[in-house]
Amino acid sequence: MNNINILFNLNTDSASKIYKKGTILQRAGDPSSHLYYVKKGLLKSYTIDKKGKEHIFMFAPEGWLMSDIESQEFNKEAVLFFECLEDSDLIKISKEQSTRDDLSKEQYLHMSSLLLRRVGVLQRRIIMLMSASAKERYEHFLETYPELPNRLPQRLIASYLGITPEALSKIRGEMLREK
Amino acid sequence: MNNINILFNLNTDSASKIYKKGTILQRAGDPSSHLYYVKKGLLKSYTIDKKGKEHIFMFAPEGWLMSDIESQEFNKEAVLFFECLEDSDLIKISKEQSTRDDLSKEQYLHMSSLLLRRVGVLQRRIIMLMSASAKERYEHFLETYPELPNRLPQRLIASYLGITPEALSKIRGEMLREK
DNA sequence: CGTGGAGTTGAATACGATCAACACCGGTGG
DNA sequence: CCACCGGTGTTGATCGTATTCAACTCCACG
Repeated sequence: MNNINILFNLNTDSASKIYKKGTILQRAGDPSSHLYYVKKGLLKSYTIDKKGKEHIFMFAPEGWLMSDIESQEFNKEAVLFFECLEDSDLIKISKEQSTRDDLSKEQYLHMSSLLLRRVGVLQRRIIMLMSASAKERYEHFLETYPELPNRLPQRLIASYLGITPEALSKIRGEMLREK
Repeated sequence: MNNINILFNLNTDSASKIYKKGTILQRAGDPSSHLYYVKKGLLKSYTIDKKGKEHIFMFAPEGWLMSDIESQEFNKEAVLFFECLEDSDLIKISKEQSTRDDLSKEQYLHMSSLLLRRVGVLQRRIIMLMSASAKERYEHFLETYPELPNRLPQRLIASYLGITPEALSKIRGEMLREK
């Protein structure tokens, strides 16, 4: 969080604003995208495939940065939707703030470490998707984000795991019967 | 490539070396890991799951940087294997070179842009794995890496796509019959 | 009360995995 | 030169896991 302030020249309570649960901050296809730093609350980012099905890309609870790197990078339209899952206190960071090249060395250092962490998370996610069964992915999710299941409806967890809500329900039933 | 030289203080023909096809540059479990910049040739990185099955994480042809960010970041053991798929001319970059924090502003700029591109690639990969069928993923692979299929045996492409070689063979058969 | 969204459960289905047999090379060595 | 071999890819039969579709329960909320 301190990193974020340094990175984007924010003072501690600059520019933060409350967004209501259900607010859609960004839609796929929007020309430009912003970054959102989550001071409080919970966001999801997701895509919608050609069959109209939603696939959750990531969750962003307190202290996380929500971004759509692909569109940022190539200066293209957004590919992800952002939506508030709870009333959320967010700092909205403009594209100009995040992509200008006159940052200080310190700011770049923070930027790099932030990106490194993001790459690590994504790498782990890909390995999971390729090598683990739905049940294993769910167990891994519980270990990694122990606080999130209480705050999320199951169908969103299923979407994050890449399975249907029914499949997750059956996995949970099976896990209960096992112990 | 120029970026790489600036980033790691390399002069144009520093430290490059030929590694034979089949050489394993890094094993999962190794304590420390290096980065490899591919001047010529082709590398794969992969994990091996508990059933002994190999899953290809990414390919690195000419101009790409092969890295195991997760282990670099947390200073942990490597989770990925690196292997040469062709005789390859590589620049080996030590962990010290890549993680020290006394880089110049210009170097951080390059580091950030390199990481941004990587995040974009991984983001696309995850969306693919979650929302597309095996056939769609294969078609997307052909579009994205048109030159790689000629240089790779099918079983490695299948592994990258997250399916078995038999499944890929059937998809190809089906696509031939369709046109 | 009703109504609609969330979760559960079951039956039928589909997609890809697994297993096995076989064809097709490209060496290697007799 | 041929016989043999291992690695690669194809094809078919069967199996398993997750999807799809449908019916039902359970609440939270009007």
